[in-house]
Amino acid sequence: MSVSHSTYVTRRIPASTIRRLSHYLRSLEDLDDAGGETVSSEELAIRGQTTAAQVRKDLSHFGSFGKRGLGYKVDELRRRLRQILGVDRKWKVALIGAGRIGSALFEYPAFESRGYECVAIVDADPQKIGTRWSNLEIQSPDQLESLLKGLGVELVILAVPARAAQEMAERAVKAGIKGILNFAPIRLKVPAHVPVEDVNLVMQLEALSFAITQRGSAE
Amino acid sequence: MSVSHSTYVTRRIPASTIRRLSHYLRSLEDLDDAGGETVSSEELAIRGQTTAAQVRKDLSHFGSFGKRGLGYKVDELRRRLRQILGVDRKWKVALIGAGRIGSALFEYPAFESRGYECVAIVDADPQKIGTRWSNLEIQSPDQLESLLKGLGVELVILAVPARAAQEMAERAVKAGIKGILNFAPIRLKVPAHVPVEDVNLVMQLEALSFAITQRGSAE
DNA sequence: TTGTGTGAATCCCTTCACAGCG
DNA sequence: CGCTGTGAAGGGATTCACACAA
Repeated sequence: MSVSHSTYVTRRIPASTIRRLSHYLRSLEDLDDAGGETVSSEELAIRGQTTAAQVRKDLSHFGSFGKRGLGYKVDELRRRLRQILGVDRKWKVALIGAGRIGSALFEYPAFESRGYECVAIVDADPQKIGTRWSNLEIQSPDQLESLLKGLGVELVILAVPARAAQEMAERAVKAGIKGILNFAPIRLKVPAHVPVEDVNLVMQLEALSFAITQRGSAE
Repeated sequence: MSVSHSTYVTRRIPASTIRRLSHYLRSLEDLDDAGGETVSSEELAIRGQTTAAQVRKDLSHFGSFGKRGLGYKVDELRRRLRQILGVDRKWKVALIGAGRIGSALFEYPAFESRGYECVAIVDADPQKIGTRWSNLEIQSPDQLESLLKGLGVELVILAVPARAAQEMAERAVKAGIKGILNFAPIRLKVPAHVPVEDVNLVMQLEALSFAITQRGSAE
Protein backbone atom coordinates (compact mmCIF):
# COMPACT_ATOMS: atom_id res chain seq x y z
CA MET A 1 0.00 0.00 0.00
CA SER A 2 1.18 3.47 -0.74
CA VAL A 3 -0.79 5.45 1.81
CA SER A 4 1.47 8.10 3.31
CA HIS A 5 2.14 6.83 6.80
CA SER A 6 2.26 8.99 9.86
CA THR A 7 4.32 8.05 12.90
CA TYR A 8 1.09 7.17 14.65
CA VAL A 9 -0.44 3.83 14.05
CA THR A 10 -3.53 2.07 15.28
CA ARG A 11 -2.29 -1.48 15.00
CA ARG A 12 -1.13 -3.11 18.18
CA ILE A 13 2.65 -3.00 18.52
CA PRO A 14 4.29 -5.64 20.72
CA ALA A 15 6.30 -4.56 23.73
CA SER A 16 9.41 -6.19 22.32
CA THR A 17 9.27 -3.86 19.33
CA ILE A 18 9.07 -0.82 21.56
CA ARG A 19 12.09 -1.95 23.55
CA ARG A 20 14.02 -2.31 20.34
CA LEU A 21 12.95 1.12 19.12
CA SER A 22 14.40 2.52 22.35
CA HIS A 23 17.65 0.77 21.56
CA TYR A 24 17.77 2.14 18.05
CA LEU A 25 17.22 5.64 19.33
CA ARG A 26 19.93 5.15 21.92
CA SER A 27 22.48 4.10 19.32
CA LEU A 28 21.59 7.02 17.10
CA GLU A 29 22.16 9.38 19.99
CA ASP A 30 25.66 7.99 20.46
CA LEU A 31 26.80 8.88 16.98
CA ASP A 32 26.30 12.62 16.54
CA ASP A 33 26.44 13.19 12.86
CA ALA A 34 27.48 16.25 10.92
CA GLY A 35 24.43 16.29 8.67
CA GLY A 36 23.69 13.91 5.86
CA GLU A 37 24.99 10.66 7.34
CA THR A 38 23.05 7.46 6.94
CA VAL A 39 22.78 4.12 8.74
CA SER A 40 21.72 0.81 7.28
CA SER A 41 19.41 -1.63 8.99
CA GLU A 42 22.47 -3.85 9.21
CA GLU A 43 24.36 -1.35 11.36
CA LEU A 44 21.37 -0.67 13.58
CA ALA A 45 20.91 -4.39 14.02
CA ILE A 46 24.41 -4.89 15.33
CA ARG A 47 24.02 -2.17 17.94
CA GLY A 48 20.54 -3.29 18.89
CA GLN A 49 21.32 -6.98 19.17
CA THR A 50 18.90 -8.06 16.47
CA THR A 51 18.77 -8.76 12.78
CA ALA A 52 18.56 -6.35 9.89
CA ALA A 53 15.20 -7.78 8.88
CA GLN A 54 13.87 -7.14 12.36
CA VAL A 55 14.98 -3.52 12.24
CA ARG A 56 13.26 -2.97 8.93
CA LYS A 57 10.10 -4.68 10.12
CA ASP A 58 10.05 -2.64 13.32
CA LEU A 59 10.39 0.62 11.47
CA SER A 60 7.96 -0.34 8.74
CA HIS A 61 5.11 -0.38 11.25
CA PHE A 62 5.37 3.38 11.41
CA GLY A 63 5.98 4.27 7.81
CA SER A 64 8.78 3.94 5.31
CA PHE A 65 11.47 6.47 5.97
CA GLY A 66 14.51 4.79 4.48
CA LYS A 67 16.07 5.26 1.08
CA ARG A 68 16.58 2.08 -0.91
CA GLY A 69 20.17 1.40 -1.72
CA LEU A 70 21.24 3.93 0.91
CA GLY A 71 19.80 3.37 4.34
CA TYR A 72 18.21 5.73 6.84
CA LYS A 73 19.21 9.35 7.31
CA VAL A 74 20.48 9.55 10.85
CA ASP A 75 18.93 12.84 11.84
CA GLU A 76 15.58 12.05 10.28
CA LEU A 77 15.37 8.58 11.79
CA ARG A 78 16.26 10.00 15.17
CA ARG A 79 13.53 12.59 14.88
CA ARG A 80 11.01 9.96 13.83
CA LEU A 81 11.95 7.61 16.63
CA ARG A 82 11.54 10.40 19.16
CA GLN A 83 8.12 11.13 17.72
CA ILE A 84 7.09 7.49 17.79
CA LEU A 85 8.23 6.98 21.36
CA GLY A 86 6.65 10.24 22.40
CA VAL A 87 9.87 11.78 23.66
CA ASP A 88 9.87 14.72 21.27
CA ARG A 89 8.40 16.78 24.08
CA LYS A 90 8.74 17.36 27.82
CA TRP A 91 6.86 15.19 30.28
CA LYS A 92 5.91 16.57 33.66
CA VAL A 93 6.63 13.99 36.30
CA ALA A 94 5.80 13.80 39.98
CA LEU A 95 7.85 11.68 42.31
CA ILE A 96 5.72 10.05 44.97
CA GLY A 97 7.92 8.65 47.69
CA ALA A 98 11.14 10.40 48.64
CA GLY A 99 13.04 7.42 49.96
CA ARG A 100 16.21 5.86 48.61
CA ILE A 101 14.76 4.86 45.29
CA GLY A 102 13.14 8.22 44.83
CA SER A 103 16.38 9.97 45.57
CA ALA A 104 18.32 7.73 43.21
CA LEU A 105 15.88 8.53 40.44
CA PHE A 106 15.83 12.19 41.15
CA GLU A 107 19.58 12.34 40.71
CA TYR A 108 19.58 10.04 37.70
CA PRO A 109 21.09 12.15 34.93
CA ALA A 110 19.44 10.37 32.01
CA PHE A 111 16.12 11.23 33.54
CA GLU A 112 16.24 14.97 33.01
CA SER A 113 18.21 14.78 29.78
CA ARG A 114 15.56 12.63 28.09
CA GLY A 115 12.81 15.12 28.66
CA TYR A 116 11.33 13.93 31.94
CA GLU A 117 11.01 16.93 34.22
CA CYS A 118 10.28 16.39 37.88
CA VAL A 119 7.91 19.12 39.03
CA ALA A 120 6.84 17.75 42.42
CA ILE A 121 8.07 15.49 45.19
CA VAL A 122 5.64 14.01 47.66
CA ASP A 123 6.26 12.03 50.82
CA ALA A 124 4.14 11.22 53.85
CA ASP A 125 7.01 11.40 56.34
CA PRO A 126 6.57 14.61 58.42
CA GLN A 127 10.33 14.71 58.89
CA LYS A 128 10.81 15.10 55.17
CA ILE A 129 7.95 17.44 54.36
CA GLY A 130 9.25 20.94 53.83
CA THR A 131 12.85 19.92 53.16
CA ARG A 132 14.29 20.56 49.72
CA TRP A 133 15.86 18.44 47.02
CA SER A 134 17.69 20.95 44.85
CA ASN A 135 14.94 23.51 44.24
CA LEU A 136 11.90 21.37 44.98
CA GLU A 137 10.21 21.25 48.33
CA ILE A 138 8.92 17.88 49.50
CA GLN A 139 5.18 18.08 49.99
CA SER A 140 2.59 16.17 51.94
CA PRO A 141 0.28 13.83 50.03
CA ASP A 142 -2.74 15.38 51.75
CA GLN A 143 -3.70 17.48 48.75
CA LEU A 144 -2.24 15.11 46.17
CA GLU A 145 -5.10 15.39 43.69
CA SER A 146 -5.15 19.16 43.49
CA LEU A 147 -1.39 19.37 43.62
CA LEU A 148 -0.93 17.11 40.59
CA LYS A 149 -3.80 18.68 38.71
CA GLY A 150 -2.54 22.17 39.39
CA LEU A 151 0.91 21.41 38.05
CA GLY A 152 -0.36 19.49 35.06
CA VAL A 153 1.50 16.34 36.01
CA GLU A 154 1.22 13.55 33.42
CA LEU A 155 3.51 10.83 34.74
CA VAL A 156 3.91 9.58 38.25
CA ILE A 157 6.83 7.66 39.64
CA LEU A 158 5.54 5.56 42.49
CA ALA A 159 8.34 4.76 44.91
CA VAL A 160 6.43 4.20 48.13
CA PRO A 161 6.09 1.09 50.31
CA ALA A 162 3.75 -1.56 48.93
CA ARG A 163 1.00 -0.88 51.44
CA ALA A 164 0.66 2.76 50.33
CA ALA A 165 1.04 2.18 46.61
CA GLN A 166 -2.52 1.30 45.63
CA GLU A 167 -4.05 4.31 47.38
CA MET A 168 -1.52 6.72 45.91
CA ALA A 169 -2.06 5.26 42.46
CA GLU A 170 -5.81 5.71 42.68
CA ARG A 171 -5.51 9.28 43.84
CA ALA A 172 -3.03 10.06 41.09
CA VAL A 173 -5.40 8.61 38.52
CA LYS A 174 -8.17 10.76 39.94
CA ALA A 175 -5.89 13.74 39.40
CA GLY A 176 -5.82 12.88 35.73
CA ILE A 177 -2.31 11.52 35.34
CA LYS A 178 -1.66 9.44 32.26
CA GLY A 179 0.89 6.80 33.25
CA ILE A 180 2.69 5.25 36.20
CA LEU A 181 6.20 3.94 36.68
CA ASN A 182 5.72 1.64 39.62
CA PHE A 183 8.47 0.47 41.94
CA ALA A 184 6.18 -1.10 44.54
CA PRO A 185 6.18 -4.89 44.32
CA ILE A 186 2.43 -5.17 43.80
CA ARG A 187 0.13 -5.31 40.80
CA LEU A 188 -1.64 -1.94 40.75
CA LYS A 189 -5.32 -1.91 39.92
CA VAL A 190 -5.95 1.10 37.71
CA PRO A 191 -8.28 1.82 34.78
CA ALA A 192 -7.23 0.25 31.51
CA HIS A 193 -6.42 3.58 29.89
CA VAL A 194 -3.63 4.27 32.38
CA PRO A 195 -0.50 2.33 31.41
CA VAL A 196 1.67 1.03 34.24
CA GLU A 197 5.28 -0.03 33.93
CA ASP A 198 6.50 -2.20 36.77
CA VAL A 199 10.09 -2.12 37.90
CA ASN A 200 10.58 -5.38 39.71
CA LEU A 201 14.10 -6.01 40.87
CA VAL A 202 13.34 -9.19 42.77
CA MET A 203 11.95 -10.66 39.59
CA GLN A 204 15.09 -9.78 37.69
CA LEU A 205 17.26 -11.28 40.39
CA GLU A 206 15.17 -14.43 40.20
CA ALA A 207 15.60 -14.53 36.44
CA LEU A 208 19.33 -14.52 37.09
CA SER A 209 19.32 -17.23 39.70
CA PHE A 210 17.07 -19.31 37.46
CA ALA A 211 19.44 -18.95 34.52
CA ILE A 212 22.42 -19.88 36.65
CA THR A 213 20.74 -22.81 38.35
CA GLN A 214 19.34 -24.30 35.18
CA ARG A 215 22.51 -23.88 33.20
CA GLY A 216 24.51 -25.69 35.82
CA SER A 217 22.15 -28.66 35.68
CA ALA A 218 21.72 -28.88 31.92
CA GLU A 219 23.80 -31.09 29.58
CA MET B 1 5.83 -39.65 28.81
CA SER B 2 5.79 -40.82 32.37
CA VAL B 3 9.38 -40.22 33.34
CA SER B 4 9.52 -38.84 36.86
CA HIS B 5 10.31 -35.19 36.36
CA SER B 6 12.79 -33.25 38.41
CA THR B 7 12.53 -29.50 38.86
CA TYR B 8 15.43 -29.15 36.47
CA VAL B 9 14.75 -29.26 32.82
CA THR B 10 16.88 -29.04 29.72
CA ARG B 11 14.33 -27.56 27.37
CA ARG B 12 14.55 -23.86 26.77
CA ILE B 13 12.07 -21.95 28.92
CA PRO B 14 10.95 -18.54 27.66
CA ALA B 15 11.63 -15.47 29.77
CA SER B 16 7.92 -14.74 29.98
CA THR B 17 7.35 -18.06 31.73
CA ILE B 18 10.01 -17.28 34.29
CA ARG B 19 8.46 -13.92 35.04
CA ARG B 20 5.15 -15.62 35.62
CA LEU B 21 6.72 -18.23 37.90
CA SER B 22 8.04 -15.35 39.99
CA HIS B 23 4.52 -14.00 40.22
CA TYR B 24 3.10 -17.33 41.27
CA LEU B 25 5.69 -17.63 43.99
CA ARG B 26 4.95 -14.11 45.14
CA SER B 27 1.24 -14.81 45.51
CA LEU B 28 1.89 -18.02 47.40
CA GLU B 29 4.07 -16.12 49.82
CA ASP B 30 1.22 -13.74 50.53
CA LEU B 31 -1.14 -16.42 51.74
CA ASP B 32 0.60 -18.24 54.59
CA ASP B 33 -1.30 -21.45 54.98
CA ALA B 34 -1.79 -23.61 58.03
CA GLY B 35 -0.80 -26.82 56.31
CA GLY B 36 -2.84 -28.73 53.79
CA GLU B 37 -4.33 -25.85 51.82
CA THR B 38 -4.52 -25.99 48.07
CA VAL B 39 -4.75 -23.51 45.20
CA SER B 40 -6.22 -24.09 41.78
CA SER B 41 -4.65 -22.89 38.57
CA GLU B 42 -7.68 -20.62 38.35
CA GLU B 43 -6.79 -18.81 41.57
CA LEU B 44 -3.14 -18.52 40.65
CA ALA B 45 -4.16 -17.13 37.28
CA ILE B 46 -6.16 -14.31 38.80
CA ARG B 47 -3.27 -13.21 40.99
CA GLY B 48 -0.73 -13.63 38.22
CA GLN B 49 -2.74 -11.82 35.54
CA THR B 50 -2.93 -14.79 33.20
CA THR B 51 -5.17 -17.71 32.39
CA ALA B 52 -5.58 -21.00 34.17
CA ALA B 53 -4.33 -22.88 31.12
CA GLN B 54 -1.19 -20.77 31.11
CA VAL B 55 -0.50 -21.56 34.75
CA ARG B 56 -0.84 -25.28 34.15
CA LYS B 57 1.34 -25.14 31.06
CA ASP B 58 4.01 -23.16 32.90
CA LEU B 59 4.14 -25.61 35.75
CA SER B 60 3.97 -28.66 33.53
CA HIS B 61 7.40 -27.81 32.10
CA PHE B 62 8.89 -28.79 35.40
CA GLY B 63 6.85 -31.83 36.31
CA SER B 64 3.32 -32.54 37.41
CA PHE B 65 2.81 -31.66 41.00
CA GLY B 66 -0.90 -30.97 41.12
CA LYS B 67 -3.72 -33.25 42.18
CA ARG B 68 -6.55 -33.63 39.72
CA GLY B 69 -9.84 -32.43 41.03
CA LEU B 70 -8.10 -30.60 43.85
CA GLY B 71 -5.39 -28.23 42.77
CA TYR B 72 -1.86 -27.67 44.02
CA LYS B 73 -0.76 -28.02 47.64
CA VAL B 74 0.36 -24.56 48.64
CA ASP B 75 3.42 -25.48 50.64
CA GLU B 76 4.66 -28.00 48.11
CA LEU B 77 4.15 -25.72 45.14
CA ARG B 78 5.95 -22.95 46.96
CA ARG B 79 8.88 -25.24 47.69
CA ARG B 80 9.01 -26.39 44.08
CA LEU B 81 8.86 -22.85 42.72
CA ARG B 82 11.72 -21.83 44.97
CA GLN B 83 13.72 -24.78 43.71
CA ILE B 84 12.95 -24.00 40.08
CA LEU B 85 13.85 -20.34 40.42
CA GLY B 86 16.97 -21.23 42.38
CA VAL B 87 15.98 -19.24 45.46
CA ASP B 88 15.95 -22.18 47.84
CA ARG B 89 19.41 -21.12 48.92
CA LYS B 90 21.45 -18.02 49.75
CA TRP B 91 23.20 -16.07 47.01
CA LYS B 92 26.32 -14.09 47.82
CA VAL B 93 26.13 -10.73 46.14
CA ALA B 94 28.65 -7.93 45.70
CA LEU B 95 27.53 -4.40 45.11
CA ILE B 96 29.81 -2.57 42.70
CA GLY B 97 29.08 1.13 42.83
CA ALA B 98 28.04 2.77 46.06
CA GLY B 99 26.11 5.69 44.62
CA ARG B 100 22.43 6.45 44.92
CA ILE B 101 21.24 3.35 43.17
CA GLY B 102 23.60 1.16 45.12
CA SER B 103 22.42 2.64 48.36
CA ALA B 104 18.77 2.23 47.42
CA LEU B 105 19.35 -1.43 46.64
CA PHE B 106 21.36 -2.03 49.75
CA GLU B 107 18.47 -0.81 51.86
CA TYR B 108 15.85 -2.60 49.79
CA PRO B 109 14.18 -4.94 52.26
CA ALA B 110 13.02 -7.55 49.76
CA PHE B 111 16.62 -7.99 48.77
CA GLU B 112 17.84 -9.59 51.97
CA SER B 113 14.58 -11.35 52.71
CA ARG B 114 14.67 -13.27 49.43
CA GLY B 115 18.03 -14.80 50.06
CA TYR B 116 20.35 -12.31 48.43
CA GLU B 117 23.11 -11.50 50.88
CA CYS B 118 25.38 -8.57 50.18
CA VAL B 119 28.90 -9.51 51.27
CA ALA B 120 30.91 -6.71 49.69
CA ILE B 121 30.56 -3.12 48.56
CA VAL B 122 33.02 -1.63 46.12
CA ASP B 123 33.44 1.93 44.91
CA ALA B 124 36.25 3.80 43.23
CA ASP B 125 35.63 7.08 45.03
CA PRO B 126 38.46 7.61 47.57
CA GLN B 127 36.04 9.62 49.70
CA LYS B 128 33.84 6.59 50.13
CA ILE B 129 36.47 3.90 50.53
CA GLY B 130 36.74 2.90 54.16
CA THR B 131 33.35 4.25 55.19
CA ARG B 132 30.71 1.80 56.35
CA TRP B 133 27.21 0.88 55.31
CA SER B 134 25.79 -0.94 58.30
CA ASN B 135 28.54 -3.48 58.96
CA LEU B 136 30.22 -3.50 55.56
CA GLU B 137 33.20 -1.37 54.69
CA ILE B 138 33.31 0.11 51.23
CA GLN B 139 36.36 -1.17 49.41
CA SER B 140 38.47 -0.08 46.49
CA PRO B 141 38.09 -1.94 43.19
CA ASP B 142 41.88 -2.31 42.97
CA GLN B 143 41.86 -5.93 44.09
CA LEU B 144 38.37 -6.71 42.77
CA GLU B 145 39.22 -10.14 41.38
CA SER B 146 40.77 -11.53 44.53
CA LEU B 147 38.20 -9.84 46.72
CA LEU B 148 35.26 -11.46 44.93
CA LYS B 149 36.99 -14.80 44.63
CA GLY B 150 37.95 -14.78 48.29
CA LEU B 151 34.40 -14.14 49.42
CA GLY B 152 32.87 -16.60 46.98
CA VAL B 153 30.68 -13.98 45.37
CA GLU B 154 28.28 -15.37 42.76
CA LEU B 155 26.19 -12.39 41.75
CA VAL B 156 27.26 -8.86 41.06
CA ILE B 157 25.08 -5.79 41.05
CA LEU B 158 26.66 -3.28 38.72
CA ALA B 159 25.61 0.23 39.64
CA VAL B 160 28.49 2.27 38.29
CA PRO B 161 28.59 4.94 35.58
CA ALA B 162 28.39 3.64 32.02
CA ARG B 163 32.04 4.31 31.25
CA ALA B 164 33.24 2.05 34.08
CA ALA B 165 30.71 -0.73 33.63
CA GLN B 166 32.35 -2.84 30.95
CA GLU B 167 35.70 -3.01 32.74
CA MET B 168 34.12 -3.90 36.07
CA ALA B 169 32.00 -6.56 34.41
CA GLU B 170 35.02 -8.17 32.78
CA ARG B 171 36.97 -8.23 36.00
CA ALA B 172 34.03 -9.68 37.87
CA VAL B 173 33.71 -12.42 35.27
CA LYS B 174 37.41 -13.14 35.67
CA ALA B 175 36.75 -13.54 39.38
CA GLY B 176 34.32 -16.33 38.52
CA ILE B 177 31.01 -14.67 39.24
CA LYS B 178 27.96 -16.30 37.69
CA GLY B 179 25.54 -13.50 36.88
CA ILE B 180 25.17 -9.74 36.65
CA LEU B 181 22.33 -7.37 37.45
CA ASN B 182 23.28 -4.37 35.36
CA PHE B 183 22.07 -0.82 35.95
CA ALA B 184 24.45 0.84 33.52
CA PRO B 185 22.70 1.89 30.31
CA ILE B 186 25.00 -0.11 28.05
CA ARG B 187 24.97 -3.59 26.57
CA LEU B 188 27.67 -5.49 28.46
CA LYS B 189 29.90 -7.82 26.48
CA VAL B 190 30.44 -10.92 28.60
CA PRO B 191 30.85 -14.62 27.84
CA ALA B 192 27.63 -16.41 26.94
CA HIS B 193 27.63 -18.49 30.10
CA VAL B 194 27.25 -15.38 32.29
CA PRO B 195 23.63 -14.21 32.28
CA VAL B 196 23.03 -10.47 32.47
CA GLU B 197 19.80 -8.80 33.49
CA ASP B 198 19.52 -5.18 32.43
CA VAL B 199 17.57 -2.67 34.47
CA ASN B 200 16.77 0.12 32.07
CA LEU B 201 14.59 2.83 33.49
CA VAL B 202 14.76 5.12 30.48
CA MET B 203 13.42 2.31 28.37
CA GLN B 204 10.52 1.79 30.73
CA LEU B 205 9.75 5.48 30.77
CA GLU B 206 9.76 5.44 26.99
CA ALA B 207 7.40 2.47 26.98
CA LEU B 208 5.05 4.62 29.05
CA SER B 209 5.27 7.70 26.88
CA PHE B 210 4.77 5.51 23.82
CA ALA B 211 1.65 3.93 25.29
CA ILE B 212 0.23 7.31 26.22
CA THR B 213 1.07 8.97 22.92
CA GLN B 214 -0.27 6.15 20.77
CA ARG B 215 -3.42 5.71 22.76
CA GLY B 216 -4.24 9.36 22.44
CA SER B 217 -3.95 9.18 18.67
CA ALA B 218 -5.79 5.91 18.09
CA GLU B 219 -9.49 5.59 17.20
C1' DT C 1 -17.84 -33.94 39.88
C1' DT C 2 -13.73 -31.12 39.94
C1' DG C 3 -9.48 -29.48 38.17
C1' DT C 4 -5.01 -31.24 36.28
C1' DG C 5 -2.03 -32.44 32.33
C1' DT C 6 -1.43 -32.25 27.51
C1' DG C 7 -1.88 -32.85 22.41
C1' DA C 8 -3.93 -29.92 18.81
C1' DA C 9 -5.26 -25.58 17.07
C1' DT C 10 -4.45 -20.87 17.01
C1' DC C 11 -2.23 -16.68 17.21
C1' DC C 12 1.52 -13.71 16.96
C1' DC C 13 6.31 -12.57 16.35
C1' DT C 14 10.42 -13.31 13.79
C1' DT C 15 12.93 -14.65 9.76
C1' DC C 16 13.27 -15.38 4.90
C1' DA C 17 13.51 -14.01 0.39
C1' DC C 18 12.85 -11.12 -3.14
C1' DA C 19 10.54 -7.38 -5.83
C1' DG C 20 11.45 -2.79 -6.61
C1' DC C 21 13.34 1.75 -6.00
C1' DG C 22 17.26 4.93 -5.89
C1' DC D 1 24.49 -2.50 -7.99
C1' DG D 2 22.83 -1.88 -2.67
C1' DC D 3 19.46 -1.75 0.64
C1' DT D 4 14.69 -0.98 1.83
C1' DG D 5 9.91 -2.60 2.37
C1' DT D 6 6.96 -6.47 2.65
C1' DG D 7 4.25 -10.66 1.58
C1' DA D 8 5.00 -15.48 2.79
C1' DA D 9 7.02 -19.01 5.57
C1' DG D 10 8.50 -20.57 9.83
C1' DG D 11 8.71 -21.10 14.73
C1' DG D 12 7.21 -20.34 19.47
C1' DA D 13 4.13 -19.26 22.83
C1' DT D 14 -0.70 -19.14 24.26
C1' DT D 15 -5.25 -20.95 24.22
C1' DC D 16 -8.50 -24.64 23.54
C1' DA D 17 -10.60 -28.73 24.68
C1' DC D 18 -10.87 -32.97 26.58
C1' DA D 19 -9.13 -37.48 28.55
C1' DC D 20 -8.34 -38.89 32.92
C1' DA D 21 -7.23 -39.13 37.86
C1' DA D 22 -8.78 -38.13 42.66
